[in-house]
Amino acid sequence: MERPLVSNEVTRLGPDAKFHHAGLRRGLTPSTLRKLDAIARLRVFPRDSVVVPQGGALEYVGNVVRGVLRMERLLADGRSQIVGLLVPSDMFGRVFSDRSDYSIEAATEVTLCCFERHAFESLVRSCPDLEHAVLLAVLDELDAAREWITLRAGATVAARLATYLLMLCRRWPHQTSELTGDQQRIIVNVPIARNDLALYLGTTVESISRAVQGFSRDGLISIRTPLRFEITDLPALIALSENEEFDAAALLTDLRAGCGGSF
Amino acid sequence: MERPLVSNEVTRLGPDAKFHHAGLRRGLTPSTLRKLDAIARLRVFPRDSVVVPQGGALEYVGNVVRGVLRMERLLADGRSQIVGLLVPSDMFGRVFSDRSDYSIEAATEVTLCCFERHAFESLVRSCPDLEHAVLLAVLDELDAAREWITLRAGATVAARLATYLLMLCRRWPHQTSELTGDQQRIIVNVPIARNDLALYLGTTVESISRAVQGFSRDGLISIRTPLRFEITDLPALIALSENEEFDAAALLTDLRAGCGGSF
DNA sequence: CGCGCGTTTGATAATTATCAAGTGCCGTGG
DNA sequence: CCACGGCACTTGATAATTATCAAACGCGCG
Repeated sequence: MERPLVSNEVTRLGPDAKFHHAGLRRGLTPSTLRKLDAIARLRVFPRDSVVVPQGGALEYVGNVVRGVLRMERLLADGRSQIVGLLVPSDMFGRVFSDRSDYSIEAATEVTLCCFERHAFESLVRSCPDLEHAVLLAVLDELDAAREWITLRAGATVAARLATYLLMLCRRWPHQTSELTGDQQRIIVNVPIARNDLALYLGTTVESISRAVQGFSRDGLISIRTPLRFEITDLPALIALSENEEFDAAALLTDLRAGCGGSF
Repeated sequence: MERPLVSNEVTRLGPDAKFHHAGLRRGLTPSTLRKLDAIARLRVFPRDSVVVPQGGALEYVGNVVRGVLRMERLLADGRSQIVGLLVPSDMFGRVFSDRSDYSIEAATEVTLCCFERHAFESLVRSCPDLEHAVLLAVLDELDAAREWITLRAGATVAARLATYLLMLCRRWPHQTSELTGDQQRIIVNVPIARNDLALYLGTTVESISRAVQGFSRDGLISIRTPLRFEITDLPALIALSENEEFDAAALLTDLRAGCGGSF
């Protein structure tokens, strides 16, 4: 499904204004910022292109400016699995390591802010404020990994899908979610297609489809387009996710509050 | 199963000599080391005690000296899930965050080297070399999380169990593994009981048991004790794990090579 | 000896993967 | 303008895997 992905909310961000390595820039001194900008290069990758090959040399690190990256691991039997998604402001690649044991690919068309790894690393070593920023970024990544783990905790496909939708709303409210006109309901824009969703949730395309249609039948969601759902019964969705950490009121107020997201 | 856990290889380490915050100490200046030691306190926790409660205040960070910690998340329906295990030299807790969304509990009796979080954080802020060490530690944690993800990639319980056993051998060769007298086969000491193993591999005690017994029937392993297996067909175990990244020869040579582990 | 705990084993039901076919949509090209 | 092919998604039937419930086993310990 090409079109909805390109025009998806997640990718419909302003021209780099806010998310241009926002995750890193925060808290840096002007001097460090200047040095950082000096080695930064914006690059655009088409959908499904490989940014970093699995097991390959890791030449670049950087952060996502626009679009979605998937970290994908290929298994011996040909199956593959998505071990994480990266959205704008997330860092990709790994500092202080020269190999990646998973490949990084473009789940949509992406714009990346790239730094040549060695140049970036020496900058990190010479600028303690940048090192601190990197530490925070890596801690975020760690949280994301733990969140992924939560995702897989769900026993059934339905539970995992519910958790995923709720995670989208909470972690990236203004990139993936909107409110209906009356501000009563949330509309979620799933940033990836069924195929990737299946790999991400550890199941198959068919099971994902059945779960989505099941939600629709049960009145939990209303399918606007295959990647755009209106959540019509938020409490039920939360109950289904088997996760106590979601709060309907908090999700809604977070969205109503202009731009109080996590960035 | 109390006894085997206490006398398990993983917990049978020398008195703090090597693993006393080894992960952090590496590369630190004597000055920083002195400051670090000044705020360090060794504490012992009995099995199943809660070191950090889920959702609770995060007062301490530190690293494991002896024993195994489990990071456990409780779900709304009462089930729980292990999101990671921490073995000697691993850091626990999270710097620069005051809540933990999972609890940290002792999977065996553990000895921890604790730092009061705020004191540790200010030390981190004032010592760039310590910050660098923390960054490396967090990167290791991130790798561990990704490895966990690999663990769950296996479609069947058998595949996940095989992957887990191989991961033990590769990541902590000298804490969990030994060689048979003729140096031909590996003996793995599983650091946790069936119950935790089930939570870790995302299945039930019964399925774990069936998988273990199945391995034994098929000649892949020989069960010495419930937590101590001799791997009798390493290549088959690797094939079963559906993971291309394990290498029988490498695992064996790694173990034969005195102490060339990852520490 | 009996109790508790961890493990094992068995039977059944629920969940999901797999295989197979069908639908709707869009862009291409006659 | 419409037929065609490709792609993403949906739907259906069947088989494999696993969770669940239930009970038994082995073993250390009081």
